[in-house]
Amino acid sequence: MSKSQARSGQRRRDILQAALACFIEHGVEGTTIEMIRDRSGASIGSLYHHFGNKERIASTLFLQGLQDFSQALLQRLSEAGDARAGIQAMVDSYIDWVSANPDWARFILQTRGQVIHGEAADKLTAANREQFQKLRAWLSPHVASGTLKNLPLELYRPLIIGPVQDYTRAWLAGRVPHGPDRYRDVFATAAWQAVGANTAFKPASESP
Amino acid sequence: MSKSQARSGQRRRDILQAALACFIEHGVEGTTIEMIRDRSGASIGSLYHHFGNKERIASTLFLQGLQDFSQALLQRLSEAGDARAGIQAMVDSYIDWVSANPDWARFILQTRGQVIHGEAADKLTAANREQFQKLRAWLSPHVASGTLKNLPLELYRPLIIGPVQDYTRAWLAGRVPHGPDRYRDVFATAAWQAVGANTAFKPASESP
DNA sequence: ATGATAAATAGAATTCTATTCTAGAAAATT
DNA sequence: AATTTTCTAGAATAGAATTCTATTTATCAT
Repeated sequence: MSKSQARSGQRRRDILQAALACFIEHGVEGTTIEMIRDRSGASIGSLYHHFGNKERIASTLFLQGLQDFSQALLQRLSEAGDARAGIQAMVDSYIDWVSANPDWARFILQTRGQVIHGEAADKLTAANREQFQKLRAWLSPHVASGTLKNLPLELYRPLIIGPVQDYTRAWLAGRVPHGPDRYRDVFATAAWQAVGANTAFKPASESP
Repeated sequence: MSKSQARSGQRRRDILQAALACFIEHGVEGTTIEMIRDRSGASIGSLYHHFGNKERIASTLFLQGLQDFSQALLQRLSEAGDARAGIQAMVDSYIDWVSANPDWARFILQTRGQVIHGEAADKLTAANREQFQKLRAWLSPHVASGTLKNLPLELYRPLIIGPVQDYTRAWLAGRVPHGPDRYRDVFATAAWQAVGANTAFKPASESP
């Protein structure tokens, strides 16, 4: 189970890579098994041996992407010194990951709707839940210490990631020319304004 | 079957409604023409007479939804007095529309990825562009007058709608219990902080 | 090493769906 | 009323996903 895994693992990876390229180009519905077969060099039998059906190829790509990103995020988060750095780390992780894996990111952002209905829906739910727990674990102390606002937990993610995600979606769809990289600070600052307990009690410059 | 139905386009509407229900329940890929036929009471021939193929049923629902929302948004925006009210109107429009049409909203948020690859991609692009122009028209004077920050145009939408959209997605997917309605002010305030040319601090009540 | 067992590959055969086709009914138009 | 157009219908077809059976390749126990 050691050497064969490397071998079969290669075919598996070839299939996934070919499938991703097809999915990006034609969408999941628009790509046929035949296209994936052509591009990967695998046979029908091999395709079905490894994945069982087309949907499972897609959901594997999807979940692996989520996990890959999630790992990068949590890594950076754990290295962040204070709350402000943590917020910056979240925004940066997002930007760095999508910049490094634009196709994969495009696929994930475009395919969530299909995964939700498929067999892998439960796995997606589990992955979401896990990430939520870990995020919560990071947030809690900062909320307790008063460096982050005390908001309902489900609001942090939207407030922190919402803008950069929406922008990224537009970028990956070709609607805007510049990558999110260019606006790192705008997104991080907005996120911090939204969830940080801004002690910044600015003295009134123009007092009445 | 009744007779005056055809005249009124009732059959068409029945098909769309049945299709939406199926799409929500099983996803677009997961619903068969047969399911839509069953649920709508139309025949195969009738289905294809009205829409040509399954994808066009989906894209019709999608584009009509976008337009319906867009209209509501622009209406409210035109009624907004100042910049702050406009931002609030955008957030409120979003929240009100998805709250009033949760299934439709769910469908749109989940199906964008598929429409992008389909025949209606151009129409989607056109709709996006049109909405962008109108938004720009509203923003410009406020930017010029200094009540809104002067940011690259493509940033306003993500900063204003990003958080509420991400939250809404989570709500429609059943990941959070409360509708976005509950957090209107959080989202509107965050949006305003992000794009408004804020003065030093914000008092609890406004004074002229 | 060697036969036994499992994993992987292959492509033909089958099944399941979307779509097309032909025909007829209902409405609109003349 | 005749004719043209729109709509409805379901059988026939085409195309793609999936299953099946056979074969090859690797792993393991002896």
